[in-house]
Amino acid sequence: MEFSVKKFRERAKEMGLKVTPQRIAVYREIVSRKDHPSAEELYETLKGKIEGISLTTVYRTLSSLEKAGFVKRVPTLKDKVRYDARLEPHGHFICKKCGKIVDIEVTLPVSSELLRDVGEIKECSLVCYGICKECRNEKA
Amino acid sequence: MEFSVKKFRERAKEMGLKVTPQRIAVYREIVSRKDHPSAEELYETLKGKIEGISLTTVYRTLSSLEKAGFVKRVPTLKDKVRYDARLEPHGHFICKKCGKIVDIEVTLPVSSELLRDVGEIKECSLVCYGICKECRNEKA
DNA sequence: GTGGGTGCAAAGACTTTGCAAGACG
DNA sequence: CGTCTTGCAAAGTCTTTGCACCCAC
Repeated sequence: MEFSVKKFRERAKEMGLKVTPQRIAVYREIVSRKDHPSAEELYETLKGKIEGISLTTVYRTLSSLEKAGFVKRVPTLKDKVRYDARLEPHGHFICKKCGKIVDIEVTLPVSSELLRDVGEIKECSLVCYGICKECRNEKA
Repeated sequence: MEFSVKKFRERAKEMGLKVTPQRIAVYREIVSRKDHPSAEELYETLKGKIEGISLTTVYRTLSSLEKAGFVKRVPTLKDKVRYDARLEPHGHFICKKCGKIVDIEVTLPVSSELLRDVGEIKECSLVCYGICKECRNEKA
């Protein structure tokens, strides 16, 4: 995915979000990674590169980015909260052994009247669990 | 869903799981409820009815039931871990406002060769987020 | 300049674990 | 009877919050 500071500034302005080096760094990192990092993982990556970044700021930044619609949470069975910068509906495969989460390209069976019965659907995603190729090979 | 102590005893025996009043009570409760209770919620319900039940036991029981294949975790955006006694693949709708989780009957677009690329799929579920009817009416 | 953002430390929510006592098979 | 389970309390993990200082606008 592409990251542009200019676009980030524009969208942030629309949402009334101040642009700080920390916010740019966190968002840029999520966008550029294909995995779906948690706050802790983002902090570990950024603490060397960015002068002023704390774990607290990462948590607060993620919360702001989520409220402003820049990122979404990824459904998991638990552990920590993970974030995704891809906003279009898509699926995730979660390895039960190593915890890795990779995207799956599927068209979701949503928007039937069945769903309308339930309430107003804002987002949908398919979640699959199993053992990834790497972990399966390891076992053998 | 139906609950039978006899069947529970049989399956538990197969899995090498001892049958205790606490385990019967926790499993019976999950099976009989249509929501997808967390450990805390189960404990709150059971502590009045069952003599010897602690929150710790509920946690440990859920872990045992999960390992033995009696229940599954429900994918969520976070909060606490929730459990489901329905084992067949199905979808969930999660209300972002009140946190309620209800089942959705859908056929999932799984088992394409697309998924096989990723690894071995054990389970799949569709997760939808939004605002449930009750919460939407409340707002109005 | 001023309101929002940041860092640190402390608190909070949820879950797991150690150990002694008790129950299932 | 031996082994697995329970309960209590304590520890552990992930996340949020209070407060003083600082920066983007």
